[in-house]
Amino acid sequence: MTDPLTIKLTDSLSRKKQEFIPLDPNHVKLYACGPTVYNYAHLGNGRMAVVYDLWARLLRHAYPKVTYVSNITDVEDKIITAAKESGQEIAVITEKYTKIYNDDMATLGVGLPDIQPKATEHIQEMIDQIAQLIERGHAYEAEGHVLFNVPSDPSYGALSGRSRDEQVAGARVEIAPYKRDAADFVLWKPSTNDQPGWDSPWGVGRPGWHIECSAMAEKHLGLPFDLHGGGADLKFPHHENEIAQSCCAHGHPEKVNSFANYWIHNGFVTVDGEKMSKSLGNFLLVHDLIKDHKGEVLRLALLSAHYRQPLDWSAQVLHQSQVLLDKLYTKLLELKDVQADIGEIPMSIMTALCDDLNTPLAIAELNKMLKEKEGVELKSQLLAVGSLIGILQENPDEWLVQDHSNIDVSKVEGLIKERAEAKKNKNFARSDAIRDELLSIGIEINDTRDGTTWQKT
RNA sequence: GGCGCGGUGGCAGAGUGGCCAUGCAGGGGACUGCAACUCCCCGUACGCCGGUUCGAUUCCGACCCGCGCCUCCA
Repeated sequence: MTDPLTIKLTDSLSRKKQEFIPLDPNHVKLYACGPTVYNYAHLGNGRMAVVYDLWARLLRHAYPKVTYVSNITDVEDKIITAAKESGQEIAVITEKYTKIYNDDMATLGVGLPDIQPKATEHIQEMIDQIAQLIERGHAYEAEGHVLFNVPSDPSYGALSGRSRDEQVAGARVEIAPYKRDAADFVLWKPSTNDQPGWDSPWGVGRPGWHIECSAMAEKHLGLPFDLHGGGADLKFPHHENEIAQSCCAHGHPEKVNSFANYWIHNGFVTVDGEKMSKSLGNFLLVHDLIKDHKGEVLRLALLSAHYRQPLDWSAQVLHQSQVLLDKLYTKLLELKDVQADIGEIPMSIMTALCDDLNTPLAIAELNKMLKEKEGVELKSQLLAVGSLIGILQENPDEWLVQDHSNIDVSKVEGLIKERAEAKKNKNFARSDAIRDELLSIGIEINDTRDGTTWQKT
């Protein structure tokens, strides 16, 4: 890598696309908020995982060392609810869904982050940070709770563009009486006997949601670090609060990038134009989708829109990804005997990815490349692109092989043989009838110079 | 109400001050006994109204429409 790559990204903090300049070019640090493990991961979780996995891959391509941290939230009130409803221990639930999450993401070609910290293993770090906030006058104890005092942070709202007053005006929930300010949020809350709890200077309790990411990012990456990512919905309040906690804990409330230098946010997945929700019954789980679709098809589909844009999931999106991957694997199969190592990423594709991870453009360039190049050059570049973006990792033979388990192969081949006879005798009426018959049982035939092949439609 | 995002050809989806996105679907052609596969070709898209400009889908302003967040959420 002689020529240093210039990566541009849209920074949510400055609201501008700008050049990424690492704090330390020898060690780039990325943090992305991971899932709360109380259920199967949905497509939105999948998109988040794929997007930041690709950011990590791109950064690794450009810099010698990258540490990518993405957490598992394993203490949260939804988990408590899930435990009560299912009668299972909390740890059983969180371990189960953590494993399923990682397995499902692996199917999407998502590598494990370099570090995957769990909230429950960082309670002490959270307590320490809360204590620091109290010490510096940014947090206070009230009725067993510890709250972050929003008015004590002059920079609060820098990320979301929301002032404290606006937040209060928009509040749709009742304001707890122990809050000094309506905008204050919980750092620590008391636990009853049937809720998970840890000893703390403020009694037995559990952390609020936002503090875990502040504590874990700092522990594993140090402050400040380069990039912090997550879903667009986390911008407020979660990320806003993370900034407040981390900057204030270290006495830099006015320096909003003293926590993370750049912020990146991915857009939502909608399904046929509607937001996924349980009530609409369009809540797509990765765990279900991988039963019917190959992981790479789902991954490519998730990358078919720019990561910051909303992505509308539909049969069409899947179809396009499937068709393209089939084409690519067919090409690789054709080039099976061509000796080629992983080559260079074509400039056009690299440029697209370096421009704020423009995957739709990169895919378009991939299509062009498929047309314009051939032989060793094509194969080596396909392998290079595939290994960077996380596709084409399967054996082409296996990818293209069909599942014939519920087909009467001998019958199909018998008919094809009969058709060949009919064709030889110029009995085209009979041969066409056979073709129609095969089609009616879902078999499509394909005459080639070397005979007739068939496949499921 | 506040904050933010977006409206591109049948669909998906980039991008740009003047020239090609790309893919899927569709149409035409080559090939084929006829098909399929493959290959080639094709469609004058940029929400609406003003403004700046020699020229705007692209810049500026107003308007209309859609979406997200403000409550747990990727």
